[in-house]
Amino acid sequence: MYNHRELEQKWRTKWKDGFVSYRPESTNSTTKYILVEFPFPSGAGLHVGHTKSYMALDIRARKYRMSGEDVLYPMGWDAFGLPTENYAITHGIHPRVATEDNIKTFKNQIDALGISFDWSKEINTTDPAYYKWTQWIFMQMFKHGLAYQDTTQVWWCEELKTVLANEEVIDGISERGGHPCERKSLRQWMLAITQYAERLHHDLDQVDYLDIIKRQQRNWIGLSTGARIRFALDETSSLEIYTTRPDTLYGVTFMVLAPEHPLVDVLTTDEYRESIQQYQEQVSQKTDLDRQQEKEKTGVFTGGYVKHPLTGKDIPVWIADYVLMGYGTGAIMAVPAHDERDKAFAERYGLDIQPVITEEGELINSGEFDGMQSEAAKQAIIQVISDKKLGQEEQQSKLRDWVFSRQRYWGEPFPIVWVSSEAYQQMQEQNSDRLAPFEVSRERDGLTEYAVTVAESELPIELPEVESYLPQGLGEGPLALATDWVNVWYHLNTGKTVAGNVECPGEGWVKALRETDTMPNWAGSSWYFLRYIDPTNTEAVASPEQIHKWLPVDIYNGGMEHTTLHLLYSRFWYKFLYDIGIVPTSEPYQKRISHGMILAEGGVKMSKSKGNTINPLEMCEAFGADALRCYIMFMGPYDEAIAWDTHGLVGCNRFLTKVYHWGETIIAQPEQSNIDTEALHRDTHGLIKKISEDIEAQKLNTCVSSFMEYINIWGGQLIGKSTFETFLTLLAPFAPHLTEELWERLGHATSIHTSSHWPEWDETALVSTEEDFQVHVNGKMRAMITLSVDTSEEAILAQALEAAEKYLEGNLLKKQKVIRQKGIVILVV
RNA sequence: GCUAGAGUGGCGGAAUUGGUAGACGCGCCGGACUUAAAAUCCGUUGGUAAUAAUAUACCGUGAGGGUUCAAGUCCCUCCUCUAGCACCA
Repeated sequence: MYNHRELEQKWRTKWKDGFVSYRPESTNSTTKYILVEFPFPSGAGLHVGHTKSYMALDIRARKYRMSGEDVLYPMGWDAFGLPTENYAITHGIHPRVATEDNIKTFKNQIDALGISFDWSKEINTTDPAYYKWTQWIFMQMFKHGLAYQDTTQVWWCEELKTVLANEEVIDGISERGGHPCERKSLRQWMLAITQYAERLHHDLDQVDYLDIIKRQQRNWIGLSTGARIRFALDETSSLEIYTTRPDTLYGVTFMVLAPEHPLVDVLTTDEYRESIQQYQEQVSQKTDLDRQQEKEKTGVFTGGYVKHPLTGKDIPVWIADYVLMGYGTGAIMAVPAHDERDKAFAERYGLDIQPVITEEGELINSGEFDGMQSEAAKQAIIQVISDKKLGQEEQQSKLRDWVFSRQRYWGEPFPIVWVSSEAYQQMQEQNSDRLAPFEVSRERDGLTEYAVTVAESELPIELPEVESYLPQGLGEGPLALATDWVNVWYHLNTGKTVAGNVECPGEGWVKALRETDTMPNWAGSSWYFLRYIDPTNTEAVASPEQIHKWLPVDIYNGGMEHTTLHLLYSRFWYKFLYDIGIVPTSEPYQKRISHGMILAEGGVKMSKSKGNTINPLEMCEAFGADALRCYIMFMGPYDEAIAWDTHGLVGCNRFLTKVYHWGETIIAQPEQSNIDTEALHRDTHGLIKKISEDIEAQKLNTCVSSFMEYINIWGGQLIGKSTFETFLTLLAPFAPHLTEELWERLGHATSIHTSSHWPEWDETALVSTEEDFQVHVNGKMRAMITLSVDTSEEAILAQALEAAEKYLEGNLLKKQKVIRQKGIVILVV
C-alpha cells in the first residue's frame, strides 16, 4: 500500500492554498455547465449516496477542464425545510445555527473526497441575500396572475396546535408525540403550474433526458384528449363530465360524482340524504392518497338522475371516493363494460353493464354509430355532441396546481402584505403595479383584506426572530407570533413598509399585515442553478451576460425521486422566467441523468435504524479518497442500484498502489532505457479512445476496468515517460490526488488538473498490420488465423479451409463467406 | 392494477449492438515470502465427461418456442425481481 493519507492530505492543502483554481476563466468561448442536485444539509452528515453523483460529475468536470473548456461546477445548500425546524423544536436551537453547523460538516466531508467544486459560487437558500430573489420571482408570478389562494385539506394536530406534513402523520397519528390528527380545510397560496402543463409536456421533445425520466414526467403531467359532455339535470342545469372515451357514450349506465361535488346537494333526494351526508363525512377524513389506495370501491346512491345526452334515458347518479374533485370536472360517466374501476363498482352495487365495443374495436349497441371503429367513433360522437351544443373536445391534464404555502417557520417569508378594501381600492385607482390581475382576498374579523406585494426595494423580507417554532394559533404559522413583524405601516404609492408599532408616519401610509405563511422548500431549489452563475449580484437574479454565457445547463444529475416534483417545478419556474425575458431559452437543462442508489451489503437499503450505513469519510481514511472514487465508479452501471462491498474498495486501493509503484519505477529510470513498441502505442491510443468515449457515455465502470487491463499488461514495465504521462492524464479525473503527486515528481511545476492537455487518439495507431480471423463452421468458432491486412479474400478463405479442415470432414461447402470488417470467415457444410 | 426496466459463475459486473460468453474486480483454492499471522506477490477458478496434458468433446446468459450459418443480443409466450405511478375517468 502507498501512504494515501499523507499524499492526499498534502494535495488537499496545496489545492486549497491556490495551487489549482476551479473557477471558470471568462476568456474561453466554449463552456460547460455541470450541475448536481445540491443537498439538504442534514444533521446526519454526508451520505455515501451523495458522493456517487458528486464524484461522477466531478470526473466529467475535470475531463472538460483538461480539454480546455470553461467549466462551471458549483455546489450549495438547500437548507430550508422540515427536519431542521423539527430539530429546532426539540432542541431549542435556532434553525440558522443548526444549518450553519451542518453545512460546515458537509463541506469538510466533500473536500475530503477531492471534488473540484468551485466554492466561490457557493449558495445557501436560507441566506437572505439568496432568498431575496426567491421572493422576487414569487412577486413576479403574483403580478402575472400565477399565484392565488385556494382551500386545501391539510393535517391538523389539535394537541400540537400545528399543521403537519403528510410525512409527519402516520395512520392519523402525529410522528412527533403520537397525537391524533385530523383533516382540516385551510386557505393556501397556490401556483398555477397547470397553465404550463402543455408546454411542460411538449417541450420535453427539445431536451436530452433519460427516456425513463421523460416518460415519467409525461405520465405525471398526463395530458389527454377527450371531451367535456353535459348530462341534463333539468331544463336549465346540467352535470358536466370529462371523458377520454367519448366512443363509449352509449355504454354509460350510471354517473359518479366526487363526494365534494357541488351538485351532490341538488341531486340528493330526501330519502338518501342521511346516507350521503354520512359518506361525505367519512371521506373528508381521508387524504387523496388514502382514497386512491383503497382496494374496495365504496359509494352511495344520491337518489337523483340525469338525462343521457343522446338516448335521453335516465341515468342514476352515485357518489364515490374513487372520483377525485381535483381532476377533470370531479364527475365521471361510468362505463362498466369498458373500465375496470367502473366495472368493480357496478359489480359491487349491482348496476347495469352494457357493452358497446367488440374485441375488434367495433361499436355495438350505439345507435347510428354501430359498426364504426372506436377511433372514428370518438371523432363522430364529439362532432354530434358539439353540434347539439352538449359539449366539446377538450384537453386535460392530471397535473394539479402547486400548494405553495406552509404554516412553518424555516422557509422564505412571502413578499406580501394584506391591506383593507379601502386601501386596495385606492391602489387599483392608481393603477398600482403591486397588484395581481385578479383579487386575492381573505376574511378576517368580519372584514375583507386583500393581498398586495411590497416594493422590490423592500426585499429581502427577512425572517423575524420568534419565541417558539411551534405555533399556538389556529392554522397560522409561527410567524404570526411575531406581532411586531406582522403589523406594519404600508405606503400605498411606494410599497414601502415600516414597523407598525409607531404612530402613523403620515399621508399615504396604511395599516397592513404581513403574510405569515412561508414558502415550501421546493421554492429555493426551483431556480438555484441560475444563482450559481452570479451568486453575489445585488441588482438581479444574475447578470444577463452571465446568464447567456452559461445557460442552459449542459448536464444535470439528480435522483429519480425528484423527477415529478423538483424537476418539474424548476422547469415551470424557468419557463416563467423565459416568458418575462430573464432567461434566453425555454428549457433549463439540456441533459438530465440519474444515479442509481448505493445499497447496503446484501442489497437492502441503507438506513440509520438498521445500522448498515457506510460513512464515506471512514472509507477515505482507511483506503483513500482516490480508491473510494474509483470503487464507486467501478461498482457497476451508473444508473443502477448496486450493493456496497468493502472488499471491492480494497481492490481499487490495490490498483492505485500498483500505479504508484509503477510511477516510482519510471521516475527513477533514465529515459533512454524505456521501451516504446507498436503494441504499447496501440494500447495507449486504445485507452485514450475508450476513456474519452466512456466518460461521455457515463460508462465509468468500464473506464476503471480499462485502466486495470492496461496496467495488467504494461504495469511495472519501463514505458516511455510521455506514454506514462498520458496514462496519468486519463486517470487524473478518477484519482486526482495520486496522479497529481506522480505528475509533480515527473517534473511538472503546474497541476495536472488545470493543464489543457487531455490527449487525443490517433485512429491509425489502432490499426494493426495483422488481422485476426475467426473461422466459424456451422456457426461455431473452430479456429483462429492471423494474416497480414493485405491478404486477398481467396487467400483468407484458403487459409481458413485449411485451419478448419477436420471440422469439414471432406463435405461439400454449402456456403462460404469472408466478413472482413468483423474478422470472420463463415463456412457451412 | 398501470408504465418502464432488468434476469449472465460463489458475488459485483463485461460483451465493439447478431459473430471466441464470463473482460475487470472481489471471493475461494494452491504456491512464494514469514518462526507464525497480517500485508504483499505469483498461479488456478462456469459445469459435465475425459486425459499424462491448461489435447478434446458436449452443456451453459430466468423457462419454453421461433428466425438465422451463427442468438446473452432479434421475434412470440410465460415466470420472477426492481423502480415509478398508483382508482386520473
